[in-house]
Amino acid sequence: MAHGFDRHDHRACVASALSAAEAACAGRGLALTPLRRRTLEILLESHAALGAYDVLARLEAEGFGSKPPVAYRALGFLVDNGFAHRIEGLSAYVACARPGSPHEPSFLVCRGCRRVAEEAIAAPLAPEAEAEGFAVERMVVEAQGLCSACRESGRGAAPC
Amino acid sequence: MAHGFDRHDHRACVASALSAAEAACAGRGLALTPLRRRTLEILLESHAALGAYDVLARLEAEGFGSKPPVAYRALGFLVDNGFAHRIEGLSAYVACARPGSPHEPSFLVCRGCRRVAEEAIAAPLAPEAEAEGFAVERMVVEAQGLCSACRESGRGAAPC
DNA sequence: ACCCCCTTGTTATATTATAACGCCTGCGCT
DNA sequence: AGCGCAGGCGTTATAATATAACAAGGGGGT
Repeated sequence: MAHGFDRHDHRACVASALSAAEAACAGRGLALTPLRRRTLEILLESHAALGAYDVLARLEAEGFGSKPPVAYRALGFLVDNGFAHRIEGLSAYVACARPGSPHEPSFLVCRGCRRVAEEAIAAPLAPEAEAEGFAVERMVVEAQGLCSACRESGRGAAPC
Repeated sequence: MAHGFDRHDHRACVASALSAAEAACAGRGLALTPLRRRTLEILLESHAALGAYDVLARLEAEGFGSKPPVAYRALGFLVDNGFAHRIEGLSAYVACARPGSPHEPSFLVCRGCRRVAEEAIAAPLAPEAEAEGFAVERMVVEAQGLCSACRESGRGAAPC
């Protein structure tokens, strides 16, 4: 099980993600530029999903460009290369919790705090896809709900 | 297996979805107003996902209001009550293929023609969620790819 | 008659995302 | 050195998706 909602050594988390990204870029001839690296660091600060415009605001405050394409391109690079993932249910982005190892990610997504736990599960739907002659290119698996911290703190107002 | 990409009697498809919606509304005290009913009919015309603004354009052409909330509210009603589903990966909406029976839907979503096949699979992630104390409220399971018709017709340009 | 809830409509604005172009740099080539 | 090219970053402008907030009307209950 990947962490996300549990307490853990987050510094190690950040360090290993960054060094995995560096290694992957070096190995594949990709440029981990200051902008891209900083974007990844921003995502890595927490396990919460950030909107592209949240990331953009951070980048702008640090002297990078201020227009949407700056953030979208950096995020696109990270997502395309597996260093980050897009959470469709939130239209937001989160750092990859398993950098380096190729994987079909799936997520527990808290609607209270937007934190995300990344899990590795066997791909569902494969037999159905095959029966239909459908070529799967990407799986989106997101469980939306409330993490235990949010339920306890009343964030997201439990259903009556 | 639900249809979606295969040939089938679509007229029966539409009729059964509409009568299931009528029955569910009658049973639950919901109002299937002309706007809501027409919105469902528009979604039912094909198994392709439609954007809210596509639906809005159709509604407006038929004399309904022309502003986004008109479409978003009708779609919200249909989605809330299980008569339609939102496809997160497309930011679009599709009629439910299994109206009446409660289900956690999952989808094969073609990026060539936007058609959607709705499948019923066992919820993944349940054990992981439990281990984290995470309360799942909704599962999003979408396999994105190309249907056989699109692959054969070259739509979506096969990977080189 | 009156009230209340629900539905539909509006105006206005927020949020998310991409197209298209220019500049600069680093790199390979001659 | 000089040239050309590709990639990255920045811009302007606009597209696409979504919601907040308020007004008007209808229909049922008392």
